[in-house]
Amino acid sequence: MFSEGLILLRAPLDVSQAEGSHLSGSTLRPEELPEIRHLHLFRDMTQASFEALMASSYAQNFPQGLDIIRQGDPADFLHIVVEGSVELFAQWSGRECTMAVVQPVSTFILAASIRDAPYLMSARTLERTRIILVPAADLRAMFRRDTEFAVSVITELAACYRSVVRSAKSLKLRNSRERVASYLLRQSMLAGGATSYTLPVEKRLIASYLGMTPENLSRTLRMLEADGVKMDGARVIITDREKLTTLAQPDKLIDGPDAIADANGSDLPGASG
Amino acid sequence: MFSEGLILLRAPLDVSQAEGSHLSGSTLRPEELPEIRHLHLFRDMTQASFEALMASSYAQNFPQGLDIIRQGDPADFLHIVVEGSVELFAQWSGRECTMAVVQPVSTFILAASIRDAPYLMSARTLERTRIILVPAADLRAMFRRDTEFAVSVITELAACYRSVVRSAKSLKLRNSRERVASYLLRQSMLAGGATSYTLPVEKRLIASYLGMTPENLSRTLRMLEADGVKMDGARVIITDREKLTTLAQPDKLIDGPDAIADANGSDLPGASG
DNA sequence: CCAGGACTTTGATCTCGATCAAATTTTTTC
DNA sequence: GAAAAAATTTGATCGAGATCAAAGTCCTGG
Repeated sequence: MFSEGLILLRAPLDVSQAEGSHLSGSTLRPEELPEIRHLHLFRDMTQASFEALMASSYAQNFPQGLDIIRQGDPADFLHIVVEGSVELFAQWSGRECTMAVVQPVSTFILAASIRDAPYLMSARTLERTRIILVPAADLRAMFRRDTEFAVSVITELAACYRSVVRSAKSLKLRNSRERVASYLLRQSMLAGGATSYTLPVEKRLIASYLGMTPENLSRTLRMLEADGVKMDGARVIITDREKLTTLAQPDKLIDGPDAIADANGSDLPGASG
Repeated sequence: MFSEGLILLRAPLDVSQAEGSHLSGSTLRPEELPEIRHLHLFRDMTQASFEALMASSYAQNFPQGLDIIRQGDPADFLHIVVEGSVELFAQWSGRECTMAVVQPVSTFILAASIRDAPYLMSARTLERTRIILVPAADLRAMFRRDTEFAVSVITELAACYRSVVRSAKSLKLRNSRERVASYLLRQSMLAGGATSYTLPVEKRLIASYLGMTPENLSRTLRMLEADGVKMDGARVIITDREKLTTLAQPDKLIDGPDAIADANGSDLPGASG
């Protein structure tokens, strides 16, 4: 269950770990600035503030399967995924579990970088991934100077907090069948209420995120064929939404719609750090 | 397991539910202002801001066992417990679980009141409890005017977020024996590293917080006698700290010291809302 | 296009923790 | 201070989900 052979990386600054022949701690591409600017976190700050923040930031490209953050390390940067995807996971006593998967364009480990505290979660790339690194010190200086940015940070952190609480509620109040069923419905909603869609990440990650083993997820998905879902590989086909809904009992206070709106770019929500 | 006969209370404003012959939506006592002022959240704001916020706030006294917040209701107030204690719990499909117990002096449901969103958790008094209600609208107006307060809110929310993440990590990575053992050690640290201390809340609440049944907690505590803890009612006696530590494998990134410093007044940490 | 590795599925078995039931202790109430 | 209610403990049993093992499938890199 635990991937071994971890390539250790003290801090993202350690450019030697990044890929490519060109030195990868590089400047941002002009086309990615607007995407970042559109994030809730950066949307309301002044243009000057935004530009200042971006000026002190830089991009890095990482190959697949690279550990980019090790839990316990000092949080020196806010991370923004602009390409690829990142798994946030927690480790303890030789065990590990997936806490979230972050997809473009969204930020992660905001909380740690704001508190100038050690990361609580580790992170690894799931594919070739490009990340913007915003120095935590600049971030902290900025929300003291730009009130609208401070408000955005407050709003974002509150949303992240609520997202983890939702996730904790689901873990504590639902059994695994119910968690799977409601996860499938939630993803359907994210896909615009689609009756058929493809799982956004590997099943092993979904299993770990939902607090179960891959074997158990596999069996549960099979069992759910009696309750209105059919799987075809990574494809989900909802054959009887009403039946599935009866089983999952989706709850606004656990499954959204807030949770969906909040989880901007995060498949397994709650990526504040 | 589920307390029935809930007295429903739409909002804390509904004074009719509060106790006492004197109308309980009353002004604050002078002696409680300094205690509130000392909270991290209010420590750094200007005196003027603090006074303005307190001027629009009011106190209410609740009897034991009263539901003061129902999850899903609009979050109109930040709550501050100044006397007694409050259980935060979550409900779904007829089940419920304890998310935190808040004790004086500390705030709860900060996140919900800031987002102007529905409460994700319910709250009930565990004893006779006095609560200060700070209107959420005033709160939101205030951090736009007082930068230091905004910074405090940011810092507080980040701490709350991290606190829930810690709790989620513990739930997902540890089995129940490990959760109990590390809980006991954490409480010992909160008691200044004491070898003997009294559990701060009832065992059924600890059980629910730790994601297990009271029966299982009882049995686990009994089993732990072989691992360096002895129980005498609600009294914990650590007979072999080393042995217990070996079992619990306490981790800075789950059990503190941050987690302890953060959980100011909250026995089962993570009381942002 | 083939080989190797990772992911997924299926089957068999086991175990941790839940559930049910009842006794006992503690706390509250009248 | 006795009766009642709540909390805790203990015992017996059950079952959801984990673990172990192996086969099958998908993906990837040479």
